[in-house]
Amino acid sequence: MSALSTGRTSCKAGFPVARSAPAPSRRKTADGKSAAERPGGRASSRSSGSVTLSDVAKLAGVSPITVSRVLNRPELVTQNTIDVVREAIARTGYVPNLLAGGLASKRSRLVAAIVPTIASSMFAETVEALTDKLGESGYQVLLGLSGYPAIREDGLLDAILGRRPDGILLTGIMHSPATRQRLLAAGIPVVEIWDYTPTPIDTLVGFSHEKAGDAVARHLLGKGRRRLAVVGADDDRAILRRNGFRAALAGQGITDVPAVTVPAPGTLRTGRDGMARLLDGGARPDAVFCSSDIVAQGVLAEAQSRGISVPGDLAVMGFGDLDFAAYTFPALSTVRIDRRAMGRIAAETMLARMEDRGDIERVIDIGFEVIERAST
Amino acid sequence: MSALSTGRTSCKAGFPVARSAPAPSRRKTADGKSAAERPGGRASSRSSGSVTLSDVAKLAGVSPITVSRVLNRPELVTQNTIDVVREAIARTGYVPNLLAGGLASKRSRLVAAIVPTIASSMFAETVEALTDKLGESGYQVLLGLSGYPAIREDGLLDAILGRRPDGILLTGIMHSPATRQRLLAAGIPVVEIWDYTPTPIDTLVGFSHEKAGDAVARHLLGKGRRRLAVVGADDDRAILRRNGFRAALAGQGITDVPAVTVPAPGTLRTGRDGMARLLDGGARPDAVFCSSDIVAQGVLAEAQSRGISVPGDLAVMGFGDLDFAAYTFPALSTVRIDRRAMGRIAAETMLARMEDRGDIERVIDIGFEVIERAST
DNA sequence: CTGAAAGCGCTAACAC
DNA sequence: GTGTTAGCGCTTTCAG
Repeated sequence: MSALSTGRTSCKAGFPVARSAPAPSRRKTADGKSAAERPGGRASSRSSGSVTLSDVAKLAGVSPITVSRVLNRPELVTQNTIDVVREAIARTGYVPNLLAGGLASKRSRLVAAIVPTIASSMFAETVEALTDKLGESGYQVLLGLSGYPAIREDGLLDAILGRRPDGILLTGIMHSPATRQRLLAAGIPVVEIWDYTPTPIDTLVGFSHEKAGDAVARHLLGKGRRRLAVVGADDDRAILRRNGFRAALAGQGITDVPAVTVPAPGTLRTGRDGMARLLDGGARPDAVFCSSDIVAQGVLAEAQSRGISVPGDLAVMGFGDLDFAAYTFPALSTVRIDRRAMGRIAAETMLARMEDRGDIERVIDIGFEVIERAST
Repeated sequence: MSALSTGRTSCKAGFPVARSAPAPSRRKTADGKSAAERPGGRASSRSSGSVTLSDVAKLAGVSPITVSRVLNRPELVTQNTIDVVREAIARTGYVPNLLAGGLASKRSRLVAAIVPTIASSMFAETVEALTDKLGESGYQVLLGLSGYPAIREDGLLDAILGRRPDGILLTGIMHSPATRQRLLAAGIPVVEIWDYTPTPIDTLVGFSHEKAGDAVARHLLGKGRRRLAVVGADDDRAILRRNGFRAALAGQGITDVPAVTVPAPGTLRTGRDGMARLLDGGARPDAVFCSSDIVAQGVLAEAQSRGISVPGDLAVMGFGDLDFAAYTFPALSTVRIDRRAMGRIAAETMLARMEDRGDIERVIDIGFEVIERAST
């Protein structure tokens, strides 16, 4: 049913590893120890767990609060005290308990990020940029995967809110009333990304999908294309793009825009199948707007298998400008989004809100670019 | 300098949005409210934050511990009490504070996952599967990105250990002595993934990269290839694969195996450049083993641009079996890893360890498959 | 610049 | 079945 298959060298096994004659390794963690000695082992809770602030304080001959200050506000402490305490920290291998710290200070230094998926680099790069940027300021990211559609969002949100994050990042602007309500009640900064509205819950870093659809329509019209069609996933933002696309075409008197919808997230296969359905339905487009580069590749594959010349007979427009697509498909035009910038700016916005700075742009449109590759 | 560029419709702007004449929307969150009313606003700390267990208890007319039991061990409570308490929870919109809970119970219900990156779907899918699976049992994932090379691992680890995760997942088996030490000291389950050793720190779910390299070598030899070469990234696991590859060839008397190394993570561009370097260096391989599908595509591109027929004159072997590659490059063979299974099994292993079950396989080899597509 | 006391919100252990 | 008493490990506030 496809171009794959054939020779495969399989190699599966569960290694019981009840080995008792260890390799001549000098590794301390090599065998020969009982389960109780391993991490997490039942009997491993000797000394009732980890070193505390008081332990360090005792060793350093100061009070616990001084140790706390050395860690969090060293400018309030003498250099000498700092040295002594640092020494004690190093000796004991003390790792501050952020749960306790967060509870006492009401600042968890945790930021939650809810995205549909990280399996495609679409959102993953944004999350990665966010994580990097927030990490520089001592924040960590709690990952929430809402799926397509964001059916799990409400449940996820409760689980996440329970950690008392200092901020929360959401993908998109469509949230259930319950979600909005809880978010408002939580009283923490909210950054919505990957979408646009002048009235976000709190702040927004994204771009308009309608505008993107509109821009693509104009672009294709400008290239002389007139028989436009759509192969798109049924996710909220893809639908917005399609709407913008259609609206722009309608403005030019083009109202017959065949469209097929595939389940989100779109894949090569569904893209290809979608194109097949489009063509089998009698459509003879000279341009197809796809909801992602991946879907576009499927469309491309189907077109090629039917002997349709791309971009000669057919322009294919993707979305996302995924890395691999750029090199590999000179025939594929696309819409470029600076996904890392979105994450970075979202982080900056979140930091500004968390530190309660005043100079905050509540809505930042990072824009997009329509990239034409068909002509090269 | 490539096949990209040309026509771009840019659309960038920062929308200041100091708008005061809101659209005729009925959204409660629309404009017209002061900063203090927004989430996270300075003056927003009315009622000193969120509802607590005691608030709920008061409303329900029971003691705090009873509310706690309803939430965590309902089997110890009368159905009637449960109903009353649930009602009070719903009325108040209570969200349990997991920081406090974690501190008191010494169970954070947090699992940390440290991977080099999630920008490629390589690790992202594993993390996603892990997140899904752990989520079913009420655990959340704290994401740590260690980068290439894992230079940030030690610092990251401290930040992460401070959250007192109930378990930790690490990519690879090569860790600094400090890392190993801290991990052992933490006394929590550790699952190492994406690699293989019979003596993991605690448990392991992965596969042998040497074996993979070995299998690829045998596969290519079996196809009649004799002039083998490598284009690989300088990451630990790619190097292991290369070593396994070379060792297998050496066993067959093939010792001249030209190899070029590119920085990790490999990209299309570096792959292509690497292939160029390989060829410019005088190598005339009839098969190239690449460290990833992405790199392999770059190699493919360079080969094609030089008029080398693939797979006729040259076999190209990737690694990872990324989705898009399967459809798009019938000439590209690869090594398939079930990344989601790895994440799922890692989650199961971790859960088993956290719940201290006895029947645990400490080392699970999930294997791989060499996929031949060149002949189709 | 340093410390003592109190308490963040929850759960473990033991009573009743 | 339910409540009481402590205390998790830290930071806040106020003294000195």
